Amino acid sequence: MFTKIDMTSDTPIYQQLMENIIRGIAKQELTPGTQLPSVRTLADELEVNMHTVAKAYTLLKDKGFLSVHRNKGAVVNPQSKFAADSVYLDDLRKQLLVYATEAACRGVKAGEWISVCNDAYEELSRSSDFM
Amino acid sequence: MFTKIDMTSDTPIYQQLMENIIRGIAKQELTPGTQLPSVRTLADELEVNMHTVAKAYTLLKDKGFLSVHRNKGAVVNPQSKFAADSVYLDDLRKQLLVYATEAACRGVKAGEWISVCNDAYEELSRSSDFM
Amino acid sequence: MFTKIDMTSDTPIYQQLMENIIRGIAKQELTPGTQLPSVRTLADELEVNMHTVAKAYTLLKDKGFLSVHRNKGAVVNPQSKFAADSVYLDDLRKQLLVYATEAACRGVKAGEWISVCNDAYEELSRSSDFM
Amino acid sequence: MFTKIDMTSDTPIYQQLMENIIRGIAKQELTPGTQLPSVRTLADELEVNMHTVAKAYTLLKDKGFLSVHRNKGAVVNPQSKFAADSVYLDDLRKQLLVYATEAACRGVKAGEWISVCNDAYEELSRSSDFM
DNA sequence: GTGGTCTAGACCACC
DNA sequence: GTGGTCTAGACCACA
Repeated sequence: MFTKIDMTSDTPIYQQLMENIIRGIAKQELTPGTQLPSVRTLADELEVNMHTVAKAYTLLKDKGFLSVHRNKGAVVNPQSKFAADSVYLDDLRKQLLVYATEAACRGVKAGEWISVCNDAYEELSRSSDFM
Repeated sequence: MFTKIDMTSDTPIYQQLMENIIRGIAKQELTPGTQLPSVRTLADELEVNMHTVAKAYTLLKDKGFLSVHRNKGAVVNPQSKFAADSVYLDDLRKQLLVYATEAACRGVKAGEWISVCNDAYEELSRSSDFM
Repeated sequence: MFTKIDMTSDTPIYQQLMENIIRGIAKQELTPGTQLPSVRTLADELEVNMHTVAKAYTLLKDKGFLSVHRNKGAVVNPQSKFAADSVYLDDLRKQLLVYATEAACRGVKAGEWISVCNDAYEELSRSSDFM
Repeated sequence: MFTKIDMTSDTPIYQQLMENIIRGIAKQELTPGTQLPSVRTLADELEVNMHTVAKAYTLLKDKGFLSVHRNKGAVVNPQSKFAADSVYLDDLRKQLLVYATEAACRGVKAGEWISVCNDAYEELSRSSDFM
């Protein structure tokens, strides 16, 4: 777990870490109530700096995915805390628009676009019992 | 045209510029053979640095969208030069996976996901005679 | 009573506990002479550390709300012991200034500000027979 | 300007700095469009660390008070960006409730409470032409 | 030159 | 032992 950090990538480490944790939640490997390793422990394990892990945790807390308990570290929130709302869906659509534009530009038709989107969503559920 | 640069955004200017040009091509406002303004001209118009425009042009050239002729500035390529290939589609799916993961995590079901993807694609064709 | 501790909040537990007890006094659920549970008992009930409860009690003693007798636990003081004096009112005004500043900055006019302050005070008396 | 950092205070430096800047906006010493010193410059001036200033700027950006331009540093937003909304007013009332409770508890009557709140708001406009 | 990211090591509040 | 804050110094992307 948590070992997929690519130090050569140009996406920041704290962001990769966020994506990893979100993936964990999506795949239900991290269920609500699950306690995450302390910033120091995880930092050691991943061989990155403490503050980098702390930043990821803090941002995930701000996004509603985690709660940071005083003395017990970070814990996964119940899904109600970060359920999709209209603001999120709007942002999402806006970001997808960028990709859709380039795709259309390259001659990808509506059907193919949907097909790729569908593939991406389904790839998620592979390699896990996530529904 | 070309005036939608948001200096306060945290997406780099050169990237916003790339997205703008790609949108122009997608909407067929920029057709193959169209000559783009010179680096200097566009930089003046947008009130950004010359190097920023140059960087956008170069990256678009690398992606196959433009040809940069030595003394004639940048010209939009025929679509065959940047038609979607399997490499591109793979990359696309990988990038969409990140968004799909967070969406699923937030309780967005497959149907809603497709719906949002579809909306994004259709938003494209609004406000223009594209497609 | 005493059960409103939010472990995920970023206000320290001992402070939440202090606020709870002060609220109890304000609502006259805790009247002068009332004996509070022992440190150990309350800590067990709230599932927090003994030292945390002790800290809250000590700070409330320093503020004049409680008397801590050696072997009899904590007892609520008569109001004369913690009646508002000019020092307290000065501190209060200074703290409110911070909130007033941000409010004014956000365009909240004097009337609205007073209205919110008034609401806060009145909210207090709801849900109890206080005042 | 910006020199009121109290290194002995137990409120974090970045927070004091935030309050200072908000006060500046409230007093209209910092008007929309005003450019703030760069993180390095301000850090030198205040004799604090660069990152501490950066944190204050980032949080103020998140709150809507500032925009951080790529190459020009932080700029004060137009008030529309951070005008009070119902969410803010709710939070405000909740925070004031804590103070109102202790005040009531100490025997401060509604009239005195409002009077103190009023004083705090008016103190703002003293020592400046802010209305 | 600007902010963003990362590292490293220290101290403190909280529990 | 936990996270939060601060310092210090480095590198990089962006402009």
